[in-house]
Amino acid sequence: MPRQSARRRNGIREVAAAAGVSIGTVSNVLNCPEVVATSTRERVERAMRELEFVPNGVARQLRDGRGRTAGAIVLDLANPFFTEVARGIQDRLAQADVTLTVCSTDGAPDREDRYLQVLEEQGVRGILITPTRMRPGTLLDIQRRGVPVVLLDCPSPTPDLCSVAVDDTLGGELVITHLLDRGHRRIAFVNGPTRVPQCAARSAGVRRGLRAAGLDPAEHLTEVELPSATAVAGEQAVPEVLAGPHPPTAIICVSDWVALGVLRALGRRGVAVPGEVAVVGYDDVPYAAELYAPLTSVWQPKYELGRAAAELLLSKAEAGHRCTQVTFEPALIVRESSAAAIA
Amino acid sequence: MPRQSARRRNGIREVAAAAGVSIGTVSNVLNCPEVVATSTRERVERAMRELEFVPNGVARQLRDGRGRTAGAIVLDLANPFFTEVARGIQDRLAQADVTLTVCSTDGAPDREDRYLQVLEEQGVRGILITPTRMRPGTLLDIQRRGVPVVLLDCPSPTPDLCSVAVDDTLGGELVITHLLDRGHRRIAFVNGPTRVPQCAARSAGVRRGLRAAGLDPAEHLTEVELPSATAVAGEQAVPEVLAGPHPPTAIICVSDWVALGVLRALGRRGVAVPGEVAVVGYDDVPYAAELYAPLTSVWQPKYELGRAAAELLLSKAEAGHRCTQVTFEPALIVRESSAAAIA
DNA sequence: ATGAAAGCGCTAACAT
DNA sequence: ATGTTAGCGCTTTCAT
Repeated sequence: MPRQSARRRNGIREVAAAAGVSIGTVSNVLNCPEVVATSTRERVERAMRELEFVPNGVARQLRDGRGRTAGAIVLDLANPFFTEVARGIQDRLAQADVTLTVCSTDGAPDREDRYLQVLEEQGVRGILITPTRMRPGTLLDIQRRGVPVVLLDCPSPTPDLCSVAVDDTLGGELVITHLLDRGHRRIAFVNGPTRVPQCAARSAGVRRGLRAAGLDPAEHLTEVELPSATAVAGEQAVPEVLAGPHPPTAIICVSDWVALGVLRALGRRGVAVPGEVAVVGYDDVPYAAELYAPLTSVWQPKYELGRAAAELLLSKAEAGHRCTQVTFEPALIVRESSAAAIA
Repeated sequence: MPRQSARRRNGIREVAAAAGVSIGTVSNVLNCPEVVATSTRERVERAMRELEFVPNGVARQLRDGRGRTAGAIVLDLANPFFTEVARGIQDRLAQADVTLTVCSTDGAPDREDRYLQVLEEQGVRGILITPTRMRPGTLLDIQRRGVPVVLLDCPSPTPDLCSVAVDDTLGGELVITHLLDRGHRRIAFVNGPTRVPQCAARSAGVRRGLRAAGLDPAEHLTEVELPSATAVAGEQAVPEVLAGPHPPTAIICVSDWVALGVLRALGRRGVAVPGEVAVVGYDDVPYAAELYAPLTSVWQPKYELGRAAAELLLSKAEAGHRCTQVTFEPALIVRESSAAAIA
């Protein structure tokens, strides 16, 4: 057992020497074994085992350019929504033997920029991104330089970018229409940064639904903008939401993740849901139905969203320039947190 | 609109030519700008901008060996527990400008092996791993070849591996002791694969607690082993758990993630929690307190666990061989799902 | 079937 | 202060 802690890793060079062949032959054993004579091949393979040879993926990538890693830039990996999307991505990529580097921006544009830069430098196979703002310039630049970019959970504002999205405007409209149906007329919307495309689209959908019902958003809707769409932020927003002489009878949350925080704060203050206030979330995360107030929410095909995005990334890396925009449909799932009609 | 899709990326070579300097100078501008004359530097920087120069991280890594990516191999990224751990890791790594590649094994040893191989080939800066089984051999090999390995949420069975863990045996004991206190004597344990260290340790703790109370585990405990510790698996296990002439009065779940599935199935079958059966989880995930049956659970310092692991990884990569084993203490949080004593 | 040699883009030592 | 050059480990022609 050779004690060799700090020894440099063995490369094909050492393997070649040990097997008494040239490095070219070792390379062939690695990449096209069928072209090497059986006896030679076995000798080389034995040498590899003995020297604990581990191929250097970095050198390989430098040679032929193609990375074996893709990057995903999301808003918040701790949000159960993204977590499920990430599983969809991972599973599809794994089939192509590609691993996934995940980065959370928390909605901050400067962190987004830094991650984009790092990933491009790292030579990733492609980038999946839920952007923190609508500014495709940087993304188009990156793509022009040869790194496929796919917008994740966000419709592309240009035909030159692939995207996989769910119709958020429709989702917002489904929610508000449901609440209006149930008689609500003073409604709060706890939103994330409106700079973030999803947040903007859901807000737009809510307003569209209001106007479609002949109601003035300015009169019936109060929107609160969180610094980032997290449970903690949602929790902290509740006092503000409930303040004033005419508190809302319903609260729409931009995500179930935010809704969780809202429900927590509501519970702590002893505000009954849905008795005193109705609550609606968005995403239909796994625990939505098991909460003390089973949460009305907008379902989205999360896992499929991830798979589809990975699919596009992979096919784009292969085939070249085809740009596809995929859109899924959301669906409202009514549960007790908002089921009852009010006076 | 320059149509130049497939153009090769510009490297320091092109920049040098455009700025009329040598590639060495360009490299200096990149790595020690202060050594370059101001006017030259500005000329080079302008050329970089004009040519949209993006440094090639792969080439750089090949040169000096150090990767800018770390790998984390976890059981299931969709489990909210890991998700929070992952955020802790990411945040610490980001300070050192290192990104994180996340891999989910779903508890399958063969997937673990493949990911280990891929990460090592990729030249990662280090590997954080929640192993699917207790077999440190492979990990020690990898570490000997120069890649730091840190066990994540798992105590090291050898002094040669760094680890960050929470005392799972104690956690299991806290849970069972609490239930015995409340009068429970027929208890089910819905566990994950016992091959997985955490699952084994929690089970051991439960049994230890039973024996400490002078009770025979064989008589009072029924353990069900899930193929993997997920909500769906937990949901499917409920019929089996409830079968037989003497169903349990309490169900311990190996994680809140599993508990969620169990609660869902229980709710669907109309079994009241905690009325007919008490339920205890493990991890104290964010939604635990807001469930329809606020869930008794074992709290763990998830985010800190991740940070500490990343810290070790980073310091090991720098300093060399110091091996540290960090252990955190769990804490039982009693909520309604198991608060009441039974007849 | 196998070997020799030219880079991939960059850094760092050394030379000027 | 700037230029020159030798690799990092591998794949891939092109010879033999």
